[in-house]
Amino acid sequence: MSYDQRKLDILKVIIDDYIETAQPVGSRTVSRKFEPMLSSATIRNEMADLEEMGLLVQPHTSAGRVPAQSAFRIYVDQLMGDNAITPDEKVGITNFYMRHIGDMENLIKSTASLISALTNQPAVALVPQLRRTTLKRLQIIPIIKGAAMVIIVTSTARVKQTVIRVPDNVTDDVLNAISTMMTARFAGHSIADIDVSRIGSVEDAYLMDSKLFAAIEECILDALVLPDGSDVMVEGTTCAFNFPEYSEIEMLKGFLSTFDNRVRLQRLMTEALRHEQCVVIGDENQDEWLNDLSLITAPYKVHGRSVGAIGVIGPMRMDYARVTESLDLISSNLSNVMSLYVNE
Amino acid sequence: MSYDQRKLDILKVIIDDYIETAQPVGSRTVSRKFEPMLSSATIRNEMADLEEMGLLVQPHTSAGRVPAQSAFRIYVDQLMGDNAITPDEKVGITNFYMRHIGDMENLIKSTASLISALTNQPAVALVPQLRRTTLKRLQIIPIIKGAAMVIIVTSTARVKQTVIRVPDNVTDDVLNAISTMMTARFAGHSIADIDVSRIGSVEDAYLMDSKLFAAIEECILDALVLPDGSDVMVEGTTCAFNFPEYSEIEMLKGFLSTFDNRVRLQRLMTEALRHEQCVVIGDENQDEWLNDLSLITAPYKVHGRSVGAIGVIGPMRMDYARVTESLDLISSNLSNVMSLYVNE
DNA sequence: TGTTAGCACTCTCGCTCGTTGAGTGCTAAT
DNA sequence: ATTAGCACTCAACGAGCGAGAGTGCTAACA
Repeated sequence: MSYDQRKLDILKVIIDDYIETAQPVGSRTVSRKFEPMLSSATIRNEMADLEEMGLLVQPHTSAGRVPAQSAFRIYVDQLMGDNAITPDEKVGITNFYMRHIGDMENLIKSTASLISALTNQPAVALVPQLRRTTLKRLQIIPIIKGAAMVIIVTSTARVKQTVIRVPDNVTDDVLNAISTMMTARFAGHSIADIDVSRIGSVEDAYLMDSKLFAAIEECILDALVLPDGSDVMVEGTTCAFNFPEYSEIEMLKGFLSTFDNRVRLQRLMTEALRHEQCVVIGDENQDEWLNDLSLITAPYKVHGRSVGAIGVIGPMRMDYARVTESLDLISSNLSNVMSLYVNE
Repeated sequence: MSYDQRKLDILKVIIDDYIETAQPVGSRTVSRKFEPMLSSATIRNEMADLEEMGLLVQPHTSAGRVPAQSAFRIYVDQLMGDNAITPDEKVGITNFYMRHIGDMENLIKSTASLISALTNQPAVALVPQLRRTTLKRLQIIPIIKGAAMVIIVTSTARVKQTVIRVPDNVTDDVLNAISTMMTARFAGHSIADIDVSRIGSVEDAYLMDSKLFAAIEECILDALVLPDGSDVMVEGTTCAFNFPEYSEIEMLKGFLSTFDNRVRLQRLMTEALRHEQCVVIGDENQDEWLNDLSLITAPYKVHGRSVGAIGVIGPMRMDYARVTESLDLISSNLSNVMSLYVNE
C-alpha cells in the first residue's frame, strides 16, 4: 500500500469535492470526476486504502468518506492548485487599493471586508501595530480637570487615543509644550523607542513634574500597546450562516463565539505578524479554541517590515487555494499602499 | 363587551407570560396566575373576547393565544409595571459610570454592552454627534504628499479623523498654522457653526489657498457629519441565539442582518436623538426593516441638550418594563458623566 | 347574569416503523 | 489490476398514530 501518485490524485478529487459540498464523498462521485476513467469499484479499493492510512474517515458505514485533518495538511502542502483567483479579480483588488483614501482603521476594515468577500469566509485583520511603526505626532489635550487625552498619530496614518490622568495643577500650555516637545523629540522614531530612559532626559530638560511623565509613559507603554481587542477588525462573520456545517444553531453559535473575544483574536494576530503566510489546520493550532477550525494568516509590511497581519478563520473544509492566494495578493497590495504612506 | 379592568388584567398576565416564554398562552396558565381565582372556562370566555377585540391571536385552534401588536401597545402604555430594575442593579450602573475613564468611543461602546447585559437584548448606541457638540481642537497632520489627516477633538472627548487631499505645495508649517488658527478661532463653538462663511473670513485673514479651505470645509461638513455607520455601536447581538423565536437559522439570520447595515442604524439613531424616550412597536416603525421588531430609544444629553442616543432592538416580545427602565437609568447616568466632561 | 364543570373536537408534536437510496465490502470473472 | 455484481448497512424521509394541550360550546349552578 504505497503513497503512489494515483492515491494522491484521488485524494485531491475527494477533498476538492468535500470543500465544495461539505458532504461525505462517495466512490461513484470520484469515479465520475476522475481522469483517467476508473470504475467506482477500483476507487473504492483505493479509498479503503486511504482510510487505512488515516487520510479519510467514514462518518458511518453507508456514507461516503470525509477527509481527515491530516489529509487537509497534505492537500495544502502538495495537492491544491493555484490560479484560484481570476485575472479580473486581481484587477479588482488592485483597483480597490488604488482608489482608497482614508485613515488606517478604515483601510484595514475595508481590507477585512474585501478578504471576506473574496473568500466567503470570516476575515480578521490587525491594524498596524504601534510599536512596529514610527511616531508622527503626539498631542496631549486637556479634557477636564485631572484628565487629558493623548492622541498619537503614527507614520501609517493611524490615530490612537487614550485618556490619562494628569495632576490638577498642570496647565493647558504645559500640555501643549510637552506635546510639541515630545513630537519634535520622537517623531520618526519607532514607538517602541519612546521608553523610560528617554523620557527621563526629556524630563530633565523641561524640569516637569515627574508624575506627569510617568503617566504619559504608562499611557504609551501600556494603554497603547497592551492588547485590548480594538486593534483587530473582524468582517464577514455572517458568511457562517451559509455554511452547511453550521446549519444547527448550536454549532453556529459555537463558531461565531470564536469572534467574540477580541483580545484573544488580537493576540493571535499579533503572533501571526511574526511569520510569513501560514496555514494552521485543526489541532495544529496551539489554541484550543481553534482546534476544529483552520486559521490562515499573512503579514503585511511597510518597507519590508511586518507591521500587521490579515487572516481568515473558518471550518477545516475551506477553499485553501482561494484563501491563500487571496491573502497573498491582498497582503502585497496592502503592503504597497501602506509603504507609499510612509516615507522611509 | 367592554374594555373593563378585568380584561386588561388578564391581558397583562398573558403578555407577561408570553414575554417570558415566547409560547402561546393557554387559559389554564392564566387561570393559575390570575388573582382572584377564576376557572379556566371563565378565562377562556374573556380570552375569546380579547381575540375578537384584536388583542390576541391564535396561531392555530388548539394552541394558546399570542398577544397581537396592538396588545403590546396597550401593555406599554398602561399595563406594564415598574421597578423591574433592582436597587442593586441601579447601584451597579452608577458604579459603572463612576469608575469609567477613557475616551468617548470606549464609553459609548461600554454603554451599549451594559444595556445589552441588563436587558438581554442587542443594544445600539450612538456616539455624541459632532454637530451637536463643540470643537475643542482641530489638527491637520500631513501624511503623504497630497494628503493630510484632519483630527477633530470635541468637547465630549471624542476624536474623529478623516483624510483630505491637499495641494502638493502646501507645507507642514502652513498646515500647522491653519490648525492653530482654526482651533483658536472655533474652539468652544458648535461644530455646526464651522460653516462656509466663517471659513471665508479665515481665508481672507491668512490669504491661503482657497482650495485647501474648500477641502477642509468639505471634510468637516461631509466626511465628519454624513452618516457612514462608524458612529453607531452595536453590542450583544449574540443574545439572539437564545431567543426561541429565532431558533430556526433563517429567522436568526434575518434578525441579525438588521444590524449589518450600520449606516441605516446610524440614521435611525440620529433620528431617535431628537425625541425623548420612545417605544416603537412592530409596524409602527416607519422603516420596513423594523416592521416585526420593536425599537426602544432614549437620548442622552449634555447640559440638557441631546447629543446622542441609546437603544434596544429586539423581537416584539421583549421585557418592555425592564428595557425602558434600563434605558432611562443609563441615559441619565451617561448624561451626568458626559456633562461633567464638558464645561458649559 | 356571571361562573364553572364537562365534553367533544382540533391540531401540533413526538414517536415508531417501514421504505428508499446512497454507499460500502467482498467475490468472482476478465 | 480492474471491474461487474451482489448482499449488506444505515441515515433520511414520510406515513401513521397516540398523547396532550388547548379550544368552544352547552348546561348546570350561585
